[in-house]
Amino acid sequence: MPVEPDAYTYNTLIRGLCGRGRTANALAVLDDMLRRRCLPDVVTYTILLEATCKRSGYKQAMKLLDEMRAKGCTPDIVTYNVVVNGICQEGRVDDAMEFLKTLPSYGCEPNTVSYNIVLKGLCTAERWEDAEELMAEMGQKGCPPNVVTFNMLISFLCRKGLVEPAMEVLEQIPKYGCTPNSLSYNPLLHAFCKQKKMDKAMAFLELMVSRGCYPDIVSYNTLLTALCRSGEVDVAIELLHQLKDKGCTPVLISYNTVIDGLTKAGKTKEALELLNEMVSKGLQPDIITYSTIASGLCREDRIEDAIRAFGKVQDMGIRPNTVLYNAILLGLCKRRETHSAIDLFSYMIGNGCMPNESTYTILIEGLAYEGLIKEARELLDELCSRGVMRKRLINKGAIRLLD
DNA sequence: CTAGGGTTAG
Repeated sequence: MPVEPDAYTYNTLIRGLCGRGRTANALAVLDDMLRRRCLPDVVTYTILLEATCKRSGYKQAMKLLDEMRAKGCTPDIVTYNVVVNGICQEGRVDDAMEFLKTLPSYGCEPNTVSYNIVLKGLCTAERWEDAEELMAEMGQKGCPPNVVTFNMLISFLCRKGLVEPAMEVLEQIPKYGCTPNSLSYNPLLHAFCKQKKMDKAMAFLELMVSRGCYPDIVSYNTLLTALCRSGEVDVAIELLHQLKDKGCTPVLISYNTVIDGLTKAGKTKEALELLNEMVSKGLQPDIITYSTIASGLCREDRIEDAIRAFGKVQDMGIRPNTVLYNAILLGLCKRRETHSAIDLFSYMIGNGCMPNESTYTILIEGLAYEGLIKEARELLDELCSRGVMRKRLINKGAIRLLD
């Protein structure tokens, strides 16, 4: 006897389609459900509403919301929050707030998530006073801020360089009966690292531990990046290898970070060793790993090895991207193998990889240094007149050759 | 089924 799929099965299918950007197919499945009299539930519609907001905008989603009601399915607060989020993402925060006010007339009350969504919209618009006001209102409206509210504020403030205010928010968290977590601390840790205040970053790490919040892999990746950038690659390697003892497992990003640090410190051999180490630990290198390695090899004039890395990427079924092509193009040009560079450039275009401004800069400079001034000049003028690149990206030495 | 980390290449 054939078994009819139930709503849960359909929802899983629809979720998968929406996740892959195939909203149209997902909507077709909805029609299929209605035809088969397998009634879509509130979850079905909520998933579809989220995808519709992303693909066609919230106005289209509003129509689906009406259709949902017409089919006798009552939206819940999660459904409405998805729509509120859609409105905010189109930059219409005030409309989102108006929409929130209408919810009680549909028998639904906003919750803390609703306010957090609007708060995010206000922070995105840098409407700090409004954000503060809204936060004050939340408690009165029976939707007290939670740790997500505070974490969002901290992250936005840090991104704007407002580290002191962010620090104050962090200190406020316990007063609202909430417990800070790693998402509360990490943006601040990142801010200190960005300011190159490594001692402050380290002290802050101690602070979070002393307060019972253990750094997670994102905290450590932040530190690894900062250590590499401040020329302390050896310390980064040491930390990478101590992560296990600290209850953390290094991930792909951790290795990519340190591999990059090593190549930039001229330690390509150690970078390659680290690549082997990550593979032996069962971590699959990705396009970033190989681009990093390829740039490192090119920097040492080991183009053949870099091209081998390029081949490895293709063997793995990954399409080489612009960054990887640029690394090898630069290597070839530096070695005055401009013709090979142009061959590779044709191959790049043939394989549908879009060049960017760096690509053209590398090629024009390559042509200029090889004495092909006329060709370089023509390519530069052509690209500038088509608005694909700006002249000032060419370095002074090359400009002198061209003038 | 909804909200939170500007963790990695150029």
